[in-house]
Amino acid sequence: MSVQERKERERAERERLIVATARELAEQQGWDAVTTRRLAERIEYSQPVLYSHFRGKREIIGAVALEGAAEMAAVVREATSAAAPDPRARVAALAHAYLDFAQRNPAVYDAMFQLDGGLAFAQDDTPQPLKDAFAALLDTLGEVAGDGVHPGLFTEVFWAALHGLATLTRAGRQPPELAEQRVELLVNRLAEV
Amino acid sequence: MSVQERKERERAERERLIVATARELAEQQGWDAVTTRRLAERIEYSQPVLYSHFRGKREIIGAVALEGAAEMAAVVREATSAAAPDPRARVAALAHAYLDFAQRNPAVYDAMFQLDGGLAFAQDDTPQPLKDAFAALLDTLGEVAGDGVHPGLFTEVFWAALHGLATLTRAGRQPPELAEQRVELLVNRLAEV
DNA sequence: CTCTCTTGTCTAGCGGTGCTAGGATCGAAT
DNA sequence: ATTCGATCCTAGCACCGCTAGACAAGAGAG
Repeated sequence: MSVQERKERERAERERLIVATARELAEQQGWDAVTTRRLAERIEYSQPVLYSHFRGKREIIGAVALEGAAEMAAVVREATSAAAPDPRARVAALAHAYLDFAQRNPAVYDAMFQLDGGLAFAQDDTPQPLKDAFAALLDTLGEVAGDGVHPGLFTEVFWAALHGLATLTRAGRQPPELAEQRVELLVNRLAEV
Repeated sequence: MSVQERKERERAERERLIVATARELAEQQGWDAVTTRRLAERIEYSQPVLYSHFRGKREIIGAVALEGAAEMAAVVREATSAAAPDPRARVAALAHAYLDFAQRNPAVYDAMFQLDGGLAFAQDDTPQPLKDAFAALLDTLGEVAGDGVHPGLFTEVFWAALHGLATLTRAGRQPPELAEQRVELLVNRLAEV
């Protein structure tokens, strides 16, 4: 059975290669440039090979999104734990970590929240990395929801605000110079002691 | 010169038809379904006619976005003026009007803020309708920015939060049931007196 | 009223997209 | 050594945004 195992390993390795290459290409030239042909060429296989791993381009985007969600959760947890134990500082650190991640990995961020990766959100069958990313936000934000406010609901609102800032800034809808002040204002107003 | 005038009128009329049809098609079946072929067929002209009015599909999206911006500005102004003179009620009305517009005109909203319509934002050469839409938000939100907070900056933050709620809810990233409570929380926290 | 000549529109086509059918090849098992 | 199944590639489909060039209709000149 060793032969079969080796094949499965190689297959898994190639799948990782596809996802990593798609991500790399997307970050370099944008998702529009991630065509099945170009992607196939970069991994040095023919197009149909992609379809033996993923149903289609959408699923590849979804795979990148999941990878990104795991990373974002880690980044957020790292930043907030470094700012312990002050809840307010933790929230500020979370906001910065989130926006920083979005800015440094725009293509991944798009895969997660702008594009259709065929993923289920906020449901029972939501993939674990997505649930975990939300949980990472909840851990810190739940502390400052304020009296009588549901932590999950507060997290959703705070997250939405961050998402708005991230997307509008990057799309040139808001001038980037004052980004820092906007974050500060947001944290000051939304976080309750 | 009457002949020329008539031609110009007909041309302008056809341009309106193109924009209206693109918008209609986008609302019915999504922007992906708005192809130059389908659009041409619907207006009962051939494809190249589109390119005698617009540089390309991007400009058509931009035209829909401008139309939407003008409408949104009107809707927001209408809603806030009806809630005068209480500033807090005006803000709540604004938030609801904004989100309502986004939900009822998803394709137009996408044209304005999600897709690339080739428009300049937050710059000197930003088209008037966009500036005016922002001004409509500023008029009401500036009142509740709070002491020492720049009204424009506050408006940007509030807007970003609304934008986040609008997009995340519609894309299924947040459960729609509690949308109302999220808005309420947002208004309560961000608006100062 | 006829003849240009401009103006406007259409047909046809280019290079690209996501995706797939069917044939060739390679390697494991007999 | 030979079979046979898994694996991969070539070739192609229908569609995309966009454009060159043929063609027809109508305004203006004589």
